[in-house]
Amino acid sequence: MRYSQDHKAQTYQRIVKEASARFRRDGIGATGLQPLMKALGLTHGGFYAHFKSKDDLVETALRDACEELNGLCEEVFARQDPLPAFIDTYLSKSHRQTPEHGCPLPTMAAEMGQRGEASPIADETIRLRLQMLGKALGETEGDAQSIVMLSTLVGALLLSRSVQDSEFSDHILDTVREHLKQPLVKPANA
Amino acid sequence: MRYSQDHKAQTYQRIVKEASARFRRDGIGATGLQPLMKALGLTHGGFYAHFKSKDDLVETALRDACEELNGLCEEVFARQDPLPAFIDTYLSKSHRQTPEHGCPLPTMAAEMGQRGEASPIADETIRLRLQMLGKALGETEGDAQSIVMLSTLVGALLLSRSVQDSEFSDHILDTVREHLKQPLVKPANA
DNA sequence: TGTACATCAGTGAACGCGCGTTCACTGATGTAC
DNA sequence: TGTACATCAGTGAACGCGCGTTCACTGATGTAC
Repeated sequence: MRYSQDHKAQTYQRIVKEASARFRRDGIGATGLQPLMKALGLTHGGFYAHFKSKDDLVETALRDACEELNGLCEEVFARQDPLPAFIDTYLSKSHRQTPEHGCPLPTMAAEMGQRGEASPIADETIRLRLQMLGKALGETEGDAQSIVMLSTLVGALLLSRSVQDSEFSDHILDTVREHLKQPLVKPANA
Repeated sequence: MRYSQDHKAQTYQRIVKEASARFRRDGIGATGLQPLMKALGLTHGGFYAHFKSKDDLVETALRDACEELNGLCEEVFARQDPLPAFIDTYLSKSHRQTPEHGCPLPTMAAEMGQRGEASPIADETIRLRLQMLGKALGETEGDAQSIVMLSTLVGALLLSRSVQDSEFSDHILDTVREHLKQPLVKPANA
């Protein structure tokens, strides 16, 4: 059946959005194309009218997730003092509980590293994040502070998600959040 | 064929060791029992003479990986000033390149979080790590410093492994390593 | 404006494959006599 | 010590299942006349 002019583009976007959410929630390997299409009320065969392969979708969905997040972040980074707000958002219980609408790095970084050589998608995602953080931190020389902060944010969210004990999970988030919101001043020496 | 008395125990250990390596390198979902057994010169059917299920093996292998690492760490933590040595080891290129002999958290934490409720294996792994770090940091009150440090270590290793550009990957490791080795003194205020 | 035709997004059965798991079987060993 | 038997770690075919992918087909729509 042929549909109205932009129907294909709409379906394409629906697939990308659903995939982007599922990849971030369940990971790439654990996300099947059949269930994904079914969730959209479509059959799996139609997938290949839109994408060359699952890998093609992964690439597209990750890029889309990145852009979506940049959109959300711009709002935060437009404020007077963006850093505490960003940290609060990143290490919030809401971000922990809804990975499908959050940063792809905690769930997907491990799988991204094991993908084929030709895909610098992790590099792009990380570099973009560092740029944003660098600006928020007022970093003029190098990117040391933003690299350390991104590592800490990603690690803390990952750990808090992996833990079963919800009090322990909260404790991890709370502790790291409070630590990162302290002013970043380097001591001369101990 | 029936083998010598401790033959079964030896095979059991061989399976655990191989699984512990593969889970840490490839993740749980991407590790098949058939290839695993084949790599040990065994057929896959024999697996169920040793384990109730794949989940059973996962539990056992993770616990084994933890103990193995604690053994390695004890050596490091017996030194005079253990913390810099631990940081150097954790954020070394060797640790980045050989996940199969390293910390399970960067590769497996995401998958551990998605496993059934009854498995507090991630909690145990993390608590144990924090205890060790707490001692090395000379932490007397609370565990804030060790939680932040563990988050940063895990995040940095994860990011450095996910990245394709090897210079960028080195840069992440080097930056975080140098940052963490600075004396941990909290500034009064900015 | 009305009709015939071409398009192609989506359908759904089928492909080979590897997964975790089961199971009847084998045969070298330890044990009992 | 020698023989008959029980054990059970390991074998390998088979189970149903879901995966990514292919493909002949459908039929509502846009287009051409």
